[in-house]
Amino acid sequence: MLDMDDKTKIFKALGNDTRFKIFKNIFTGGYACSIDNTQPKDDIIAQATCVTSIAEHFDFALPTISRHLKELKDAQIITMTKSKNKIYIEPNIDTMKEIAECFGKLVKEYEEGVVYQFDNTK
Amino acid sequence: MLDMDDKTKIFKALGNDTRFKIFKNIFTGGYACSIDNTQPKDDIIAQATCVTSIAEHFDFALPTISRHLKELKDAQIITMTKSKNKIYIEPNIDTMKEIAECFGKLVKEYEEGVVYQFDNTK
DNA sequence: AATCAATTTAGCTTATTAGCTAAACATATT
DNA sequence: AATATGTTTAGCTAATAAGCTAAATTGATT
Repeated sequence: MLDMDDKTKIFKALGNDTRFKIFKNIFTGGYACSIDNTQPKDDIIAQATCVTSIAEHFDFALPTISRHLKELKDAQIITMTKSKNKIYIEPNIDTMKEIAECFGKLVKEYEEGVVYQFDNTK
Repeated sequence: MLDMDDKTKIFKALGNDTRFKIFKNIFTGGYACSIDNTQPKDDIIAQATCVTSIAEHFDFALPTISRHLKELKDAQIITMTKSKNKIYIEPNIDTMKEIAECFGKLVKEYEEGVVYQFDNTK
């Protein structure tokens, strides 16, 4: 269950050009991982990719992309799973589900004229 | 139709503690406007409120809240309508609808294994 | 054990953001 | 016309964020 701070962190993470692009492409499978074909894919979905292969798509230095990915991970937007010396990056669909629900409920209850609690933990 | 820049701006606006609280309360009707009872309510929905009455709920100076509200307005999250010398602030439900759809689609198409275009204008 | 590949950490600079106070502006009321 | 109310603008400071390079770390390969 995401509380208000979690949500703020998620929006902050998505509120940056570079991170939003990374996010978008991870979720849409826009990246290929150069190692996908040579590694067993058990437990790793098709979109799984690694830091270097994402960084290749940007004009920023690798450490910069690494820090952006950390922020997306800390916001629970993606997961990063170490396997050997590479890190598999995957969308965290549970978080997206919860955010989708929040906005969906917000709209629905607004239209019904119900007072909506966007965050009912506070 | 919100493009990628619009979306980034929306997330950036919501990715700040103070603004997220303002947003939440505007959408949930958490503020009362001190002038609601003395002004005709034509064309103004129940949640409509004004800058001063929002600022009263925060420990920040009025100009600070004013600037946050401007940012929410610029991100199309709220509308600000001047009527006499007061400004009526209302949720922009169309924007929320579109964001809700984005996340809803993201989740749905992800689960169906379809490659999802979060932003198909780029 | 030396090297290579993938990633993070440290330390720095520059740009942006969030807060403030004081002053200005706009409209209403007396 | 003077005052009061609601809001924004200007100009400042301090904190945060985004980028960089260089170095460190981890694990795989030779």
